[in-house]
Amino acid sequence: MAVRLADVARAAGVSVPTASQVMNGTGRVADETRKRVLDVAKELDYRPNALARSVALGRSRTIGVLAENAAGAFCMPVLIGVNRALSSQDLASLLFDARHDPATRRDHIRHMLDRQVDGIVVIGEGPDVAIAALEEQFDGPIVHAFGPHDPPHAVGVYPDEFAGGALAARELLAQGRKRIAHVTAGADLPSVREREAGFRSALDEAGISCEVVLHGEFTRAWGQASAERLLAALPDVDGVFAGNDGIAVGLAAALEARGRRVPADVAIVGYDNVAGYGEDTKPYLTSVDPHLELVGERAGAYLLAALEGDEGDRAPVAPDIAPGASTRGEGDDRRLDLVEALLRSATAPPVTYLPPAGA
Amino acid sequence: MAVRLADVARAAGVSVPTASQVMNGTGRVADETRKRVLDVAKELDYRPNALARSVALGRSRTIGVLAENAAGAFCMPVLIGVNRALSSQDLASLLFDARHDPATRRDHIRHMLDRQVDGIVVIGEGPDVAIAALEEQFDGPIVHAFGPHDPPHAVGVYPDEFAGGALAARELLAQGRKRIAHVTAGADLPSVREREAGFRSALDEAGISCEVVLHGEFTRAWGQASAERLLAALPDVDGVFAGNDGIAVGLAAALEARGRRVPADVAIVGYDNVAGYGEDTKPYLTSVDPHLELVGERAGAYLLAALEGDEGDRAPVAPDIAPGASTRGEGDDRRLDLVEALLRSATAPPVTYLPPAGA
DNA sequence: TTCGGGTGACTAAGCGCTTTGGCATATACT
DNA sequence: AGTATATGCCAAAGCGCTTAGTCACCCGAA
Repeated sequence: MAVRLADVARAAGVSVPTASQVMNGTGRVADETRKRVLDVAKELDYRPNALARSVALGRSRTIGVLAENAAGAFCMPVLIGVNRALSSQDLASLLFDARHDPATRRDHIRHMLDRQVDGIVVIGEGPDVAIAALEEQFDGPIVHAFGPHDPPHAVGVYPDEFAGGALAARELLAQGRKRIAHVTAGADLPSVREREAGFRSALDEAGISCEVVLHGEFTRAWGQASAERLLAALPDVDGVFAGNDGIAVGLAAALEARGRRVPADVAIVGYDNVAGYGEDTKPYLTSVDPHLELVGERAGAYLLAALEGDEGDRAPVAPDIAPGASTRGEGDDRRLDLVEALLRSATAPPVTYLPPAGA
Repeated sequence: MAVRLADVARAAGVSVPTASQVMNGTGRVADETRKRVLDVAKELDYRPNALARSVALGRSRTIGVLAENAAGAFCMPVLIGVNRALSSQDLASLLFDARHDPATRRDHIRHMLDRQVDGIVVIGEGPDVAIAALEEQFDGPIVHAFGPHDPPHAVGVYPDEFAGGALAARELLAQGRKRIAHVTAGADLPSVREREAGFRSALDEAGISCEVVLHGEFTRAWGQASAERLLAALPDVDGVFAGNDGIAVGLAAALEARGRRVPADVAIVGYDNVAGYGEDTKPYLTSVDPHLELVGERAGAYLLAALEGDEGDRAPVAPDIAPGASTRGEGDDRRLDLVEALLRSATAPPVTYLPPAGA
């Protein structure tokens, strides 16, 4: 039913190996013959059998994507980026979702290896032991997208958290804020430490210090709860860098509830820009956008390079600031406007990621 | 390096075909021999070469997933469901993102076919012509998840929009609402018509009619804009079924801005339950949850059945109601509480989908 | 004792492609 | 004319697995 290479060869009056060499551009083939074979191939709409090719070559032209938790907000953009990079080279990706479950993860890793993937992208902060185990079994390239900054074995591709923290600082400084705090998650997380370091560094350059840092977790609940402590520690706070958007929103609500206006009294910068994508032309929250699609694309590109034996680009991905009303609002005190703005960013199509500029 | 079937056969003192038959449970093999081969296989940790197997069998044990727009909020849950169904049978999926672009879609379809996928899942409301074209080139099973209700060729698996509309109606009725309206997108969309039909049908049963229906688009902007018209047409409206969560939130904000309290004065039900997942224990918006992961799982299961030659389950996926404050709130008028509640559901980790009950 | 039937394994062939090595023919040179 | 060198193509072998067909053997029945 499907057209085989043998069909092309026969129709072109050559042997199968010759046709194969033409298709791959290898071997010595007369120009005239080459052209004839190519013409016939096009004529018959020959499509090589990728599976058989893989077996002969020992390469499947497939890479495995192991997501620690595909349902998380950070997986899809990375995945899209990876796929974009791969599709340029006719590679494809198999997605496996570990769902934070060690047994599932183990099964999926086995499955990936059975399918002879040429490379692996790990998305998410899976336990390092899992990666180490993977590395032992798999001898192809492994890229840990978005994972620990210094993976024990695999190569990491991740957003530049330090630069992101610095961006947040500069945003607050640009609005003239001087009494500055940072509300974030636990300092055991590398990303938390990096963001804080970048934040402090940029503030230092301006001769301003971060007076209060509160560590909790990446939830709205913690953002809300932190307000009380924040105001106790720094009553005249006028700028806050929140460790992620959830904290930012929880904090904004709690501050509003306590009579502080955002941004008039307190400017707030979030992180991840998770709600700001898509159709929204007037987002509430100013947020650092880590460009996760780019992280994915870079991870894919790195893998492609590694498969060619080259050394890929390992530079962290530079973030951007996504401006919103929480730092650049008009500062009027009409609460209803705030409610509207908040509502407007409330149920953004959650993962409608913008294509990268120029796409 | 890797263990081949030949290695197992040699170690077990049998020929390769015999070992193959043991592995597949086919042919006639003495129990004693069978056990010996299996023992050796386990001993050597034999992993069959899936690629070679695929070539010999003519089946790749891979299915292609063609997403019309992977970045959309509806893709990931479906994808996760599909993968869950597939992984139970050691199938895997290749993801391709058409990004609404016909050329990209065409390339991806070619690529999928070249890779000999055994079946295809289409996610999203891609143009029917594309599906028709696909069907012409591909003779395996095709499931159109979440697409048109009556695909021209492929089999459709989709959420039960009619039932969803009915659920919304019953939620409003249960709260004693009587002056009821529906704000939704354009009636050219099948899902819009279905939801409306289900909504009206359930209202009719209770002897109540839907007095106003406003058609626009699935955006917060339309939700906001619709408030004016809604109040003009039905000043004493006390219950609204919004076509999706975006409309619901925009409408809620606009109503609040005009002095109507939600839910005290007007109860609002959304659709998609896009923000209600995850950690939030006290969501703002009551919303119909279409259970998209289940749609995906059903699509995957249907494909599995089709590959076995069976007829799969084609019943639409039943939705649920996800209760929130917008219909069941305490109804006090402390605006700050509302702000907090809204904020709390404002930037939920956008696509943290709950695993289905029992998982 | 011989023949039929069942059992358990094997040999051979095939899937569609790639790579290696060798053999003609054509060209260049002494 | 005779040898070296290039050139273009193909036959053979291999990838790892599966399926079809074959054959030797042992049993019980005649």
